[in-house]
Amino acid sequence: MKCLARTLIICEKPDAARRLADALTESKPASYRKYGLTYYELKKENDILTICPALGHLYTVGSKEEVPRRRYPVWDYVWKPIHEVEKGRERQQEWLRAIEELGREADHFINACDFDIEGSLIGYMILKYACQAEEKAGRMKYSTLTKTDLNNAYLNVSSNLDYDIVKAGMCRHEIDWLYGINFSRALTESARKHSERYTTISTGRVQGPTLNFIVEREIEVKSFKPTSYWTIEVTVDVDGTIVKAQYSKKTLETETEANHIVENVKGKSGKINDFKETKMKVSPPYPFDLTTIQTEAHRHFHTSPSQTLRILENLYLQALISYPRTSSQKLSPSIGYRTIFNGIARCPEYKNLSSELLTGATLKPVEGKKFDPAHPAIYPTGAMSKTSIEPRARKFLDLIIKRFMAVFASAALRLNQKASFIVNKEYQFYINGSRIIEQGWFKYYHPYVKPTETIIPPVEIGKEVVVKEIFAQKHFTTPPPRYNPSSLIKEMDNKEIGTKATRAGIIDTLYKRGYIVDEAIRPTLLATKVIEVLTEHCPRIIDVSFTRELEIQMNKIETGETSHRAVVTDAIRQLKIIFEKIASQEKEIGKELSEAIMESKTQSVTLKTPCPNCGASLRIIRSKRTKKRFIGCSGAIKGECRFSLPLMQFGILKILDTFCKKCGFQLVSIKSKGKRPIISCPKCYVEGLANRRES
DNA sequence: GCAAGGTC
Repeated sequence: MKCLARTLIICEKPDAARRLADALTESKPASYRKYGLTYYELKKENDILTICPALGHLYTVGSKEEVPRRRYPVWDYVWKPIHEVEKGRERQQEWLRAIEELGREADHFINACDFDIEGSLIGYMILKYACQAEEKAGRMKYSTLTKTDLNNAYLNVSSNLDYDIVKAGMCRHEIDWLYGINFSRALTESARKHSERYTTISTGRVQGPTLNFIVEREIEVKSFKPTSYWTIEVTVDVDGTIVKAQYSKKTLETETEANHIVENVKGKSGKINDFKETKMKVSPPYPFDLTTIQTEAHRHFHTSPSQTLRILENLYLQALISYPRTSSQKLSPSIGYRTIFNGIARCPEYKNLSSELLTGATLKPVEGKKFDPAHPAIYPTGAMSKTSIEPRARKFLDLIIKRFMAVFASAALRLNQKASFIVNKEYQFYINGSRIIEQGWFKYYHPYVKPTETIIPPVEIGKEVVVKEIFAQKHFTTPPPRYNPSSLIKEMDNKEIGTKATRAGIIDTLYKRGYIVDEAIRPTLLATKVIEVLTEHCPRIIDVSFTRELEIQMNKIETGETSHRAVVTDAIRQLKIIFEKIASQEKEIGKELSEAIMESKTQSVTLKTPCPNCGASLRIIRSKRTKKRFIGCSGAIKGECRFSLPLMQFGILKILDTFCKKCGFQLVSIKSKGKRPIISCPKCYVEGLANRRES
């Protein structure tokens, strides 16, 4: 009997392993479990294939020697199993144990992780260290998890691993580690030595520039000088219908100029001297990549990017949507458009719309430019939920299904109308109308698109229009808006820093570090100081060009123009110079930073409204005796004032930047888990209690 | 108690 060869195929994640196993056999592949890992076995020609998932990275960069976390700078690192470096990685430890055992049985090996740099690296590390079989391994490349693609990929496995890509990936990890760990430790330790209190002050290739966006925006907002301008607001009578009209100059610099126009136009009339109608095609939106759905969900559901990612992951695990961590705006016919539409149609609320699209001649989606080598855009699988979906996830699924339908729909058609008339010989005005003449995709994407219409009465050249009401309106220019988590993630996407899967988490980190506050994001004093220190010592780490340069170096590693070693050695050389200077200025840096931490902490508990009793500042205080929190007067320390106000004891308390309309006292908000924040006035609350007692 | 990257 001929002995069958065994091949171990490593995938990036459980879902990919299952799909690959399904694709490579006509029957259902046998599945087994080992230490919590599910793998598959099937016979293919003269091979037994063992298909086994990783769980993302199972190896990472760690300190070479067991040095205290406080020590810096550190230059010596080594690739280790991730559970040896990070806490809470017991699952990865078990998986590695399982893969090691499976590797012992195998003769051949294939890296079938996602077709991108990280995928090449994840598979390589496992094959090299867990299986000790890097030279016996090949690389399988596929860009969709469909049967055809996966089978083709299996037939075209390369005979070697893609070492150049692996080296580029290792380089990225190592550079990030060297910069991130060393600067974070330098900032943290210098402040700790000064204040003798520990606060994590971190930075890195992505955190740095992201925080800098916020600090720079705040400078723009603070230094903004509003200037005034005027507009002409005018309504006219057309055949008895009153409509708005626009003056040919949208904004006027002076009040004199605006008043002059009003005076010369008031009570007069004009004749339509031009009328144009233009049809405008409004194309459907692109399929969802992660960033786009994160901003779209924020717009419609007010969910933060990280909440959105969490909800999408759940939908994905329930097999209701495709893989959400994608930056692609493209779909592929191989996902089976018709099957998906048939699936969607089983749900009554989508039945009619879905059927309409199915009766069309061809199913061709509109697509965007962004492409992801590993995954297509986010789409609904058309599967029905086996368990009940929570209402919020249900809304997300609705958004994804409707978006999916919309991208296959026809363009909408808008009719824009523009009539012009001149009053008092020289003042030109326009009447603008707009109507939807073909709904197209609007119908499918309702209520996530709300097309507006401006209906105007029929006009023709020569018709008289009478000015009814006209006045000059004063306005002020406004500063650029502060970022919110949604617009910030979009900015990171535009500048191409971080990845689709990490951006939301990095913004969460900036909040956690006490660098940024509020939904309309403002930097704290600490953030400003961190940016100051980094600007002086390493402007590179807060600049997006660091990522660009790193990408160039990585490309050069892939093409063989430079080596992984050369790039890392050069980085260490540069860092050594920087850290010598930092060491000599550690005291000053520590003083600045720890003072900023103190300031931020006091700021967060000090009210802007002074004590109504003595005029000293009011603070949120926690009683040492009762452990309860309340608003107390700072005069209490000297025994001068005993003014106090009670506060709710549970939930996250925040001092708001708004004030009570009734009494002018500063408002506070209490946010309990899973609930909307309650905004209240501490002073009116007490007075309300007093009133109730009286009555 | 540190990065950024992948994944549950």
